[in-house]
Amino acid sequence: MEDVAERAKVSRALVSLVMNNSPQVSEEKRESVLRAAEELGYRPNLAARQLAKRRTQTIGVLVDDLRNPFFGEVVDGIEAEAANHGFTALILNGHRDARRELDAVETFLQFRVEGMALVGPRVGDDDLARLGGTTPCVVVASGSAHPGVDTVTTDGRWGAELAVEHLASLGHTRIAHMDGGSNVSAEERRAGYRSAMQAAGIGDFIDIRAAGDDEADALDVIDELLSAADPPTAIFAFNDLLAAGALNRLDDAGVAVPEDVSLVGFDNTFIAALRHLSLTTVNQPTLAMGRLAVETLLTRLSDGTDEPMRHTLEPQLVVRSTTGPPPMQSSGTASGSAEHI
Amino acid sequence: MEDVAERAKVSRALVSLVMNNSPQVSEEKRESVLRAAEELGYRPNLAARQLAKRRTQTIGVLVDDLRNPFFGEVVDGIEAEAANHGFTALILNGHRDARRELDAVETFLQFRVEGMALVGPRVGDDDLARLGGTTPCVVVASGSAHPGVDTVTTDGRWGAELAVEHLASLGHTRIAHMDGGSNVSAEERRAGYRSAMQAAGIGDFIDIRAAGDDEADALDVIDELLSAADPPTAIFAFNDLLAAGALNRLDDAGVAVPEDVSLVGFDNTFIAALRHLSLTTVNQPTLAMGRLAVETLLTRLSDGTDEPMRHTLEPQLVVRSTTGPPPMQSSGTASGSAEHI
DNA sequence: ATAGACCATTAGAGCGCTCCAATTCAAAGT
DNA sequence: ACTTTGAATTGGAGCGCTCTAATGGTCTAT
Repeated sequence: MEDVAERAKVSRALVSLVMNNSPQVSEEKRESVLRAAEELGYRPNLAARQLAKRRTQTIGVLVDDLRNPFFGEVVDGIEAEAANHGFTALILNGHRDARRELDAVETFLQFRVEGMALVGPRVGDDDLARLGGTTPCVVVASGSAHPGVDTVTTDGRWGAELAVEHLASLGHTRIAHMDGGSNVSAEERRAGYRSAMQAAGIGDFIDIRAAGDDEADALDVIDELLSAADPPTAIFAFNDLLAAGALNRLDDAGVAVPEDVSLVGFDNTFIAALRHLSLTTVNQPTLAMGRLAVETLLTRLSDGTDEPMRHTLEPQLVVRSTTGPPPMQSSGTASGSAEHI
Repeated sequence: MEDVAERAKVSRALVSLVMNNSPQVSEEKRESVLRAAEELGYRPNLAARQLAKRRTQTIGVLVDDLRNPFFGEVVDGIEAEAANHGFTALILNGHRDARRELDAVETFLQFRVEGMALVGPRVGDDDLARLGGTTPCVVVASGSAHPGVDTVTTDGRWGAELAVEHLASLGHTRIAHMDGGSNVSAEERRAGYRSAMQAAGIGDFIDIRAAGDDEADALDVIDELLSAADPPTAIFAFNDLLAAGALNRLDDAGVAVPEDVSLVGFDNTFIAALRHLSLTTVNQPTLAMGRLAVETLLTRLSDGTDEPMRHTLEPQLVVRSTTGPPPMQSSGTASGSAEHI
């Protein structure tokens, strides 16, 4: 910067003004500075700028799992909105592990990010509240109900209800739920499943199995479910990945979907839309969630409210081909008719 | 930091030493500093540290597309290895667009990252070389042959050859290639396709269609292919996503895979492994690529070679159920027999 | 007893920038 | 001619840390 100033025959301060394109610089000087910078390949040092400005214009984005396309979509939304406001999004990966998430948050804090978006975090509510005290922090995930933290969520309870209602209306009674394990969103979806089962008058059949959020997590659970005394005719899975894993295993076992068993996922990732899976699922408006997360953060930054802000978006059932009426009562297992929607 | 020093009754310098856990601090003082820091909730300011240290211990990771699970896997590898060496990985998203990639690189440079890993970049070779001059830079992608830049790649040419040889050995002659468009890896795969076609003595049938690297990019191309005078009996797609899109469209058109048309993808993402797609594809060792990328960067940092380093990994054909022998010569279109592997 | 060696500790300069207050200069007002 | 105004420019302090060289202290060798 020193050099640029010298070369352009101006003071360092003026260079700074040009670099921040302040309006009160004469066209003449501006150009000469820009030229000098160009010639010397000068690039402002972000660390120094941040230090001097006492601002970083950066938000931290903690992603649970980069392999799940759902998160990729949310992050896309966050990045787009952040860029709109001149913010840079710093992406860190939680690797589906609470301890590593905490490390990542620690890194964010050292970076002095102005806000953090935790996308599908696994850290406990207590840690969350503690963090939120220091730096604005928004939890993005369906069905998080964290006290004292801002949240952007798709109504997971409602989403689960949509799924169960759909299955119930097709005539299913034995509907099982493969739940999300330690995933934050798991609880709300579980609750939705429960309430919808009750509402449909089939509360007696409530069957919740601890699974997870990855295809591999589905395998054992499907085996359990199939070998149960009274196997379900429909399964509501925590997310699309889990549902995909279920589909794999059901196929292995020679169980036809949806003829023998109906299956519903969650997230409406592009995987669900693949024709060969054609998974009935519950849509989350990922892009909107991302954008809203950033907006929330910015509001929090300027605003001084204590009230936690909660944005809840509407889920939407997307019916595809993995759901249909249950097999005839008589025929206990495979073979079922093909008359689905 | 001032406050911590005061509280622990030591100098600022000592606090700094403790924070960098220097060995030459007495146990007594170390503890008292740590305690003071804890009590005050002190957290070192990374920007200040970087500025003073003249090092950032950070590498930039530019990802082409966060929705494609392939990239997620590579990034996982990068992050793991970076962490091993005390580096933080800064992830930025290129959004499949060369201009935005350049912006991201600019950001990296301002951050003073010590190295950059460009995962599946789209920027031109000239820009690449220019960047590489400033900051160590490794291109991670299958089949990149960028002059003057370090690369970690899976041999895309070979991978393509494996795919074509497999199809040819099944008896296919009319094998088309849906290529990767502006994706860096496209050219090598194209070349591999060409050479394998020649080698198999079916060079006359070479048919390359510009497609892309996203499911949506497949649609039009499939339509074209199907309505051609002499439609192919096999298609080698640039990547799994494209293949998945192709699968969708073929299904729409009532074309059976692999009975009527065989299909091969690339990347071996988890999508390909889904039982309902069960896509024959070419594996890339993603994790190893990520790790190797970081190693390359670190070598470049310590070493002073001018020679560009090129790591080329072996692709591997993964045969699943989307490939089989071509339909009987006689039956021109749909219906084909079911005798596949 | 004195010099030398060695350890833990500290003062203080400096990293590359921004920003405030101060300065310069030209044009306008009286 | 003089002050007033305002825009363009600059000097310099300071952001929070690290690092070098210097300081004080303790211990061993002579």
